[in-house]
Amino acid sequence: MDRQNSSSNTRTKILEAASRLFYEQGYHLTGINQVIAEADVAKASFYYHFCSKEDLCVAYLEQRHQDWFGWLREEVERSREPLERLLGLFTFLERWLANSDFRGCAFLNIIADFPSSYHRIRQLVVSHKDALQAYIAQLVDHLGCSDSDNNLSHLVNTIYLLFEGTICQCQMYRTTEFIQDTRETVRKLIS
Amino acid sequence: MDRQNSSSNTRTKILEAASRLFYEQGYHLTGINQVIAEADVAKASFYYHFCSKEDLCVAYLEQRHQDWFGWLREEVERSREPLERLLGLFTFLERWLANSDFRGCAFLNIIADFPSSYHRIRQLVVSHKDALQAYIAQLVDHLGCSDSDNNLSHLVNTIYLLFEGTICQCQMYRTTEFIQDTRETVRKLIS
DNA sequence: GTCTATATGTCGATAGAC
DNA sequence: GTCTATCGACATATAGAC
Repeated sequence: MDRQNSSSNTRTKILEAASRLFYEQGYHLTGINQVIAEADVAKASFYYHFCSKEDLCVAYLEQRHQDWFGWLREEVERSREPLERLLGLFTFLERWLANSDFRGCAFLNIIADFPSSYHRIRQLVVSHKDALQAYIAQLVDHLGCSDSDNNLSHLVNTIYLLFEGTICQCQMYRTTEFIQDTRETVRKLIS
Repeated sequence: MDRQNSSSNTRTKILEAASRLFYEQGYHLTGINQVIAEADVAKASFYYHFCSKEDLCVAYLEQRHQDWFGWLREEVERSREPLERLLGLFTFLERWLANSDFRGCAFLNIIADFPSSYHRIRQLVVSHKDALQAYIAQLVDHLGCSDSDNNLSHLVNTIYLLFEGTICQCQMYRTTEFIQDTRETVRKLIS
């Protein structure tokens, strides 16, 4: 246990610095030199724990997926009422986007930073968004609507698109003021 | 006239190469060396026409704005029927995204490539999206709905979010198969 | 496992010839 | 206006001491 904590301390410092920098500045603008400087480790220590910069990027996205879903669930599941939970998606966006300086979605951002041919990176992004859609579908299911399955899957897709669109909108305009209206739009869609 | 064409030929070649590369690969992954190689000009010729790489980026976004809106209007205004025009927004997305190898929106992508502090770049993106929302508002106005102004502006915003969300979705999943359903969702929103 | 020092390449940008 | 040659800085990655 002690040995594990000790040996992973450097790795953790690197991953934390990289996560912050990749998210705030983008992948290609962030150099390895800056990562190791802010993590306060030596360059060779970095290459001991990660075999390349792209490898670090994969680790960053995997951890980000876990962290972000934790934040999302924490906000949504504050309420036990199904409708409030669904609308909680947008309350989450308000808090998360404002608290992250409107840098938007780490996964959408990373897609823009690589050409389409980087399949390994894009697969991680797709998995993340699959999970998001599945989570929205679960929230919609719990509403107990009497609509047909077909209508429900349309509804899930619509809410998902509004969710993604909101992230982009807030990232560009650097404000969350639009979200109130969007939450009301979703409320109307359901009834 | 001849002199102008001749003197701007190099500039045009550079801008065309840069537009393609910035869009396909992202800004930071694309080096000046690659741009001048594919434009088949000398490096000093590049710095004669543009004072920096960032300056080239601005020229790229300004031309892209003109080009893209031209494509959008051309598709939307094929019909003279107001509802068909509005739905034409999504027909446009189907064709454009598939024809551009699902690289998505040049403006959303460039935002991801720069830290939030690059105000000059972000302002160009905001102007572009303002214009898009104004165009959607115009299409919605022409429907001649009897709704209140407040409801209409909510509708414009909802369609805009669905539009942006669709771009992101198609970029990630590299398919336009979701768009048919989204167009039907918009049709229902109006009636 | 972590360090310093270094290898090798490419970056954005410039000087000066023509 | 376009060219070749080159600058200094920084990129990713590695070697070898401790």
